[in-house]
Amino acid sequence: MNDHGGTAGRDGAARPRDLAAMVVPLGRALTAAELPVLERHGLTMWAYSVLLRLDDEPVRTQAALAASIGADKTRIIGVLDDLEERGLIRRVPDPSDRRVRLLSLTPEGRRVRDAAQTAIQRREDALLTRLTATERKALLSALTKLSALSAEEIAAAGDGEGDDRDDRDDRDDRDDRDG
Amino acid sequence: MNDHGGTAGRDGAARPRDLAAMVVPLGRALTAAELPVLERHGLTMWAYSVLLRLDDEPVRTQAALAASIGADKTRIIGVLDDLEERGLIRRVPDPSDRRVRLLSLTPEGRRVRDAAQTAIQRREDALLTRLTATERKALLSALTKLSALSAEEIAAAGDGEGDDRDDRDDRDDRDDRDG
DNA sequence: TATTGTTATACTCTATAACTATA
DNA sequence: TATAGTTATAGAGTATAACAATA
Repeated sequence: MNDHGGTAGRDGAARPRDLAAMVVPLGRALTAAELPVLERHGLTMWAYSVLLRLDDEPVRTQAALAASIGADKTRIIGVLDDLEERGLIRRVPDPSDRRVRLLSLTPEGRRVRDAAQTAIQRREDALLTRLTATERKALLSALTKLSALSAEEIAAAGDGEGDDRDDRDDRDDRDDRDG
Repeated sequence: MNDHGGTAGRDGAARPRDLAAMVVPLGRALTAAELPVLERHGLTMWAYSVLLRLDDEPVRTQAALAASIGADKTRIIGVLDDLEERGLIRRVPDPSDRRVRLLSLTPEGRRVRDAAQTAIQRREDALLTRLTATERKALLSALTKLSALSAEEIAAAGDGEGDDRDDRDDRDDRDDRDG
């Protein structure tokens, strides 16, 4: 497996490229390309993430929202302040536990999310034109599957599969196990 | 196109997820999972990027190397210092222009790169087990194609395709064009 | 005068710790 | 006393600007 074409090393046989070495730069390029689009809609990347997540379904606490979009809970407070001020989200204390803020999208928030996402996806669709229909379908289905996995599941992948550790440099590896 | 399964919004029809919204978190998860592996081999992510790039082929200037791995030229100086001290790369002044440093891998550098990459790819292959053989092949070929595009090509995608700008919020967009 | 590499500085982003209010 | 949210502070990472060597 992993028999895709790759660039040749000096050792004769061509080494396939790492998955991460393709995914990460692609993500960076997509982000850079889409940031100006979001800007036109008055959104930062974090704000857009919040709108996408809340449109999926309302969320009960800010910490849960933050975790689900890969942010720190303190990180998104300013974002939520701004989105609330602009009337794009609702942030109401839960009557049953007034420490908790119930988070949801307003109709205006859904409108903005929809407009931004339409523009984003139009760009992405244009990019996907570079692929064949088969590749496109398989790429999206594969990405859907992989991105459905939790970070923990990805971190654990291959942990049982033989030794991860042979061929390594000699150095103390007493505290090696992933947190 | 872009007709992959997605999570339903509140507007009835299911909205497919953005490409970037799947690629970026996947890249983050892969990075997090692979960092401890690299650490065992005494490499940071930047150091590993450098080794991968130099194994591909030697590079003539540090600025070119930095650009090609998506880093700032000042960013990688410390990385190169370290790799050179450890004998993993060569950094020799070009006799024909002594401002330039010719960068290449030492045999030991190739050994370390190879060991690290083997461990990384073993993990990635285990993860790809979650996909069918067809999905796997198509995913890798699609990623290979997309990651062969320059950031500029990705940024330009869809720029001619109708108006990117309809449905946008009203705000001044005089200086909108991408860098 | 322009360019490569380097160093020093400033800035952005993010996380940590301390605080308020609810429970 | 424990938890949700907030604020203030500190840290990591990165880029910008100034500098030295070479062309």
